[in-house]
Amino acid sequence: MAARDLQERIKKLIIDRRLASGAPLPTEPELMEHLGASRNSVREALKALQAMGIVEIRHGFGTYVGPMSLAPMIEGLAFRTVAGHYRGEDSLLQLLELREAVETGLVSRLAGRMPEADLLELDALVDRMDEQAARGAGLAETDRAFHATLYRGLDNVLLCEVLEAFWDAFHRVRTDLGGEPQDPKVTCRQHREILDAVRSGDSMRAEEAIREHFGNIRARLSTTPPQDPHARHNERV
Amino acid sequence: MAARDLQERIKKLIIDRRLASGAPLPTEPELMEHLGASRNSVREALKALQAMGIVEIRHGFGTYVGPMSLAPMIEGLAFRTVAGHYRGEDSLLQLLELREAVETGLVSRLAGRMPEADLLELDALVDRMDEQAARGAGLAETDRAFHATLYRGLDNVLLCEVLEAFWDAFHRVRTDLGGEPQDPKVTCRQHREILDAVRSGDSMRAEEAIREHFGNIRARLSTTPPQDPHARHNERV
DNA sequence: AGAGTCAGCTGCTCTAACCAACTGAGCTAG
DNA sequence: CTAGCTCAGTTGGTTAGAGCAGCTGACTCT
Repeated sequence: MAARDLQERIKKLIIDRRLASGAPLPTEPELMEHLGASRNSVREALKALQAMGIVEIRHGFGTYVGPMSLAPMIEGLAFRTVAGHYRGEDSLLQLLELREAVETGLVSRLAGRMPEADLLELDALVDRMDEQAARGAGLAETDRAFHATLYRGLDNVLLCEVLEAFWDAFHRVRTDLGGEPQDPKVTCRQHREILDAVRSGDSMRAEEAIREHFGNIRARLSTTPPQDPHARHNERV
Repeated sequence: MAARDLQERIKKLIIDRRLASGAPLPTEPELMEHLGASRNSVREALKALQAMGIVEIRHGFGTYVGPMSLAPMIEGLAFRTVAGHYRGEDSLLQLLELREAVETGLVSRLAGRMPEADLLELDALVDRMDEQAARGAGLAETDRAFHATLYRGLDNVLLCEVLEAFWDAFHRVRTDLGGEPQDPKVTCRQHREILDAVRSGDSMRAEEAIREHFGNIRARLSTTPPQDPHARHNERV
């Protein structure tokens, strides 16, 4: 009964003191006294809050208000997807479809409304993709940056974070599961098409470009049947 | 160093044994032996996993694989929003805009493609809203059901869960913050307009209807300045 | 046969001690 | 005098052992 309360009380403490991300929290002994609980209980509450990204604990240094990022959501989504995958569900496909549904809806909203600066940045990213594809390097990070920059035009930080979280979860699960990598050249071409469509202001074409991009990923996905987790080493779940 | 590992190893255990939601996990003593850690460390790991919704702990009964719902995400989003609000940010507005952006994008996709059964269900929900509005009752739950049923037509369970999570987070924060309630009659009319638009298959009109609905909520929001959290009792953060 | 009780599991909380990472003051060598 | 080291003190990390609290199921008494 006390445990759930402790978490709430620590959260309330953060709210009441208007603590911002990175602000120091009381030390464990101080919290023990303030909350009237044993060290053990305080630590369990902090661990739970840490898992939710509300608190950040640094060994030998102190406890701080966390970055409030969506990292825990990524963690949860990724685990849920991996677990479902190994139990024979098409959870990874669902995650991809989630991204597709949301992104196709959003991209039409920003066709023709992107600031020129962002368009130039996207140009540079696609160029880098080209260069990486030519060298045979992976372009995961560039792909992530492309999608992140694209939706920055919607001017909603939270929205961008959510989309990045979806990207992260999907990417992490796919690499964990040893999915077949994309053909870099095709991926490149598709990103350029998305960018061109958005620049031209043609919503329909932008939607179609996004849909084709995801269709490509989806095709690669369906060729990767569930594997035995024991066969893989050093797995991150 | 062991703590992070413990969580990973317990997750791996779930994956490796193909445990589904609700399946029983080893007891604490068993986990202690299996993982070679003390009771305390095992418990801290379990607490963290519980916070992520991966594990469910029932006092005097046992530990089970969690429902893998997005409840932790709601928790995190809600806290992040409340904390931001009290620190003067327009975090609640951002959350609303996130919902608006995603839902406007999605509603156009299902205009004219909804199964008749879902449309009838939505009819019933709007009727119930009317009835509740007439009695002066709150229609939060019905509103939630309306949005949930609406996007069920997209045939992606994960997507629906995400949207419901956004709804829950927003609703919870707004009630915690004591926001001004909507005018039930207006809300009702707007939901009926959304439904009509979707039924008619007119994507543009559906988008516009959703936008107007959110615009209404937004208007109510901006009249509610941040309050002092100490002034409110029994606050759920 | 049915209701109450108790023994046994389970997780929950506390105390007390020690380990490990980091900081900063003070000391030593150059 | 300064650069670097060392060490004491702080913080979180881990372990151990004891007792509390909720739940189940079998056993007993009516």
